[in-house]
Amino acid sequence: MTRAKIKIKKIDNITARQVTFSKRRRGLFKKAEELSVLCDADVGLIVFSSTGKLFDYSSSSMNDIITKYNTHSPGMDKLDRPSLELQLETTSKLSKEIAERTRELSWMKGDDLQGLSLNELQQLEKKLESGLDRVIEIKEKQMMGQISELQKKGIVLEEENKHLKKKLVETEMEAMLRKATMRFLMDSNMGMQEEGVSLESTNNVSSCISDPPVEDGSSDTSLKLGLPFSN
Amino acid sequence: MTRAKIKIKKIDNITARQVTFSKRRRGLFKKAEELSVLCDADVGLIVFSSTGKLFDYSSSSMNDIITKYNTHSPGMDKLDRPSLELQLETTSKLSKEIAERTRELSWMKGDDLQGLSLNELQQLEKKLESGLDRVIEIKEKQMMGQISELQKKGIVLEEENKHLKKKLVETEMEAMLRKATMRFLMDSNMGMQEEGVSLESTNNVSSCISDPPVEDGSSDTSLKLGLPFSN
DNA sequence: ATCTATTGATAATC
DNA sequence: TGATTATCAATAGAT
Repeated sequence: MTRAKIKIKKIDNITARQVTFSKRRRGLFKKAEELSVLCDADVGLIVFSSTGKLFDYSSSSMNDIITKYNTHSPGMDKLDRPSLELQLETTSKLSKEIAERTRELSWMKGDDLQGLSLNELQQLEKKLESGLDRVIEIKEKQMMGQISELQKKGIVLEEENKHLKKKLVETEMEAMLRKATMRFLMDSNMGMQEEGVSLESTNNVSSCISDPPVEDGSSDTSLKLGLPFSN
Repeated sequence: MTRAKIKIKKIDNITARQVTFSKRRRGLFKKAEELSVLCDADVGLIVFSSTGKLFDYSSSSMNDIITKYNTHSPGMDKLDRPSLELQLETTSKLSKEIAERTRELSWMKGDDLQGLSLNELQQLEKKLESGLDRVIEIKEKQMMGQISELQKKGIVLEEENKHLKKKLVETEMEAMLRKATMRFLMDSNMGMQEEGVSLESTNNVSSCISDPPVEDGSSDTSLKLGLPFSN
């Protein structure tokens, strides 16, 4: 290269990449031809640009080169087309393998057992038994896993339930307490006007844990301060 | 080039040609790769030396490139390609099928079950159970067959045995009878000369079934006529 | 193989 | 694209 050494990595700038592609492609093709001429080599070169355009060069016939390539790369070549034969051979081998496995699968499913010897049947039975044992083992492990998971979830849910129930009771209690207190205060107010206090309602307050101190002196100001316990 | 400009024509000197081939081939392949990397191009390069040796480079897969080349190529060249591609496709399909069956076989043997769902495990278990049942069924049928066959053979053999025993007894009887007859005849002869018969020796006839006739001085003809019941 | 004088290829720029 | 040019890369010939 020239002017500057460059790193061999994809050129980001699209225009620059296209320019370089054109230049280098021409250079590459030229060298390909030179090699084929100078050294009596058979050269085939195929290039697809990043945009999908095709450029190719071949010193003889591209088809011949490709055919020779296919002939050459797998294994031995006869004269005509060994690659095709090789493929056919491969195919037949694979087909045989499939047939084998299919047969074994049939056997394991209990089909086509007529031709088997007693010995083969014994072995098959043993294989099936061990397979079945393994399957059952794994299955039960999974079941146990699911069960314990569900149990854990159940415990969590029960806990949550308990908690919610408790909260519900507390909330109800507070509602009752608030009502009772209100009634009591209302009664106190009434008493101021009517001279008469009934203390029955006080008995309803069975659990006044967080009760604020009951101001008895009863000025309006203190009443307002005592009410806010809806927390 | 260097040191001297050269004409692009076949190099006559074989050694020089081979040297140049090595050098330029490496250069060409390097440039091919550089082009593919720098310009994001798909490049396939096939080179046969004059001695027939194959050298190739492809930025991706040579098969893909050749396939794409044939697709782009205007003229049809279905000489070798279609069947080969088809073969490759077939091969991959077959391989997949093999993989599938191998997996199923593994499962039935109880291997690699970790990824299966509980449902799949249930089905597998069912399959194995039914397979096992069938195998056992067939096996027992075969066993029963063998047993009855053996029983039949046994009966036949016993029959034969009985027959043979019977024959043996008969044969012994005949032997005894023959001996006794012989002795009687001999005694008759002796009596003519010596006047006296001892019957003691008759007791010795325990093991003289196939004894050859004891040729005595007496009339050979009559003896031979009396013998023939060894059939 | 290795070296090196030279030519060839090409990156940057216009 | 095309032309120019300063550099770097490739390599012919020799060892």
